[in-house]
Amino acid sequence: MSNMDTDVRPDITLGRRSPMAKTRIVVADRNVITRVGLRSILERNTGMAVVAEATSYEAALDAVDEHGPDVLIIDLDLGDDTTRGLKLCEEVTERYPATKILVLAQKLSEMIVVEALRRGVTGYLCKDDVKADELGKGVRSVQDGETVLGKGVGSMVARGLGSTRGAAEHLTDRELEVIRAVAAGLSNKQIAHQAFISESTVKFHLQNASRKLNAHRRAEIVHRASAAGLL
Amino acid sequence: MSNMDTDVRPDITLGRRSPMAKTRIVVADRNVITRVGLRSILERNTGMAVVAEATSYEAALDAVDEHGPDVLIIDLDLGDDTTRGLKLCEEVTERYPATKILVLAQKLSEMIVVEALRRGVTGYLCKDDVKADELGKGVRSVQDGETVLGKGVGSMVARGLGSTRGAAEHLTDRELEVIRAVAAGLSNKQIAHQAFISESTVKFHLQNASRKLNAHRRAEIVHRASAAGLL
DNA sequence: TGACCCCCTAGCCAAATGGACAGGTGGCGG
DNA sequence: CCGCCACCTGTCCATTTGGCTAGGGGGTCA
Repeated sequence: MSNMDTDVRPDITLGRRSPMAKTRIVVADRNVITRVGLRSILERNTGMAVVAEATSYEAALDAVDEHGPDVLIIDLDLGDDTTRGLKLCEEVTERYPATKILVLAQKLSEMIVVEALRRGVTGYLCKDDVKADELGKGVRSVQDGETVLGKGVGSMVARGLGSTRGAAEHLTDRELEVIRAVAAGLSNKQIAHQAFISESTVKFHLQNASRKLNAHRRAEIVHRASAAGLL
Repeated sequence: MSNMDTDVRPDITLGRRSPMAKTRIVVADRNVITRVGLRSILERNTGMAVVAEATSYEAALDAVDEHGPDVLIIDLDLGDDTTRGLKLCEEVTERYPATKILVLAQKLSEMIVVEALRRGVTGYLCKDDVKADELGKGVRSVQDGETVLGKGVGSMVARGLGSTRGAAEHLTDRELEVIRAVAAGLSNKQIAHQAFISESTVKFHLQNASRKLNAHRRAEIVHRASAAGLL
């Protein structure tokens, strides 16, 4: 069934790139359709081979461990917490600097983009915007060490790195819990009761979350958290 | 005239298809990767053929017009307004009752699910949950007139049809405009100024939107609208 | 041990919001 | 023509919020 995982090619030597060497790619995406589509599109380029697929953060790291690919194509949203995707990028960048990371996001989130680039990601494309031929070109570019930013990503980076300087801190568990309650339409009093804390504390967490997300109203907090895939 | 397209098929009798007849499929999705992946997966089944792909509401309707497929596989979110996807379903159901619709959604939204089923959609799967072999089976099932609901969709329908009885009215342009402004963190005063209306009117629109979305706080409105893909 | 971070709490005040009333206008289709 | 609907406006009041200052307790790590 997963004949894809058995597609290891011992005839390909990695390490140095000769014109003959195939670009070895690992694809990490929870979505089967996307994985199959990516493999199909990428392997139209004769110089590329998808050597493994992963559907979870653990599996992705294992695959990189085992195959030491040239490029890791990943949708950061592999579970319920996008933050783990960012951690994964950090880890891969650190442990396997030769493996370039190309993020393939479902939707654009300024926070995620900026955070990903901070963690050594060298490419960021948006699934809905990317064209078939851009994928192959993108992979080649990141492999060559270039930074590839999809439509609309570039401007985000400019704004993100400029304004939110050094910020983009990530939310704590408690903050996220409160935000989720806010999204459900609860008042501070109700949240306080639900979480067994005082109303003051709820306000405190929301104030901190506001700062971190650069929002000023709870509706905006919910929007940003939602856009970042945190809900 | 259009029923000729279906009645003229002598190889289909009494719901039992001849082994010779291919299931003709139109795929509508803005995402290339998904389209390629779908085609690849579906055509592993020898009895299926993707006869056309579409990336917009207009193109999808045109494709159904031209090919009169057995099944239309569609991601309702083909543009900036999911509502148009619902309209499309309504239109296809009405004009081509022989063409079954299988929705392939990015994320689950109770509102969208319920609305889609009301409009004659016979299948609803979630991209991230569906397995490769379920796709073929799903297509076959909807073609046979069965209703196919993916993981978690069923319970939604039960709740949705039970509670929000007859409701789930759709938001007006103005309401959506106001909601988007709310999501951006603007106050009623700011929104009023931006939209050239009075603060009272902003509150009025929000009250109506609250009722329609079954929310009571602006943060909840934003959350639901966001979950429904309206932002 | 001290620095740092997360978590918790308090009070104050201006502003914003939610919810309810009670209307007026214009377009479109039966 | 009338009804329906989207759209617009107003007032009133209780409640919630945003934003601020000013703390304490407990954990981890250098």
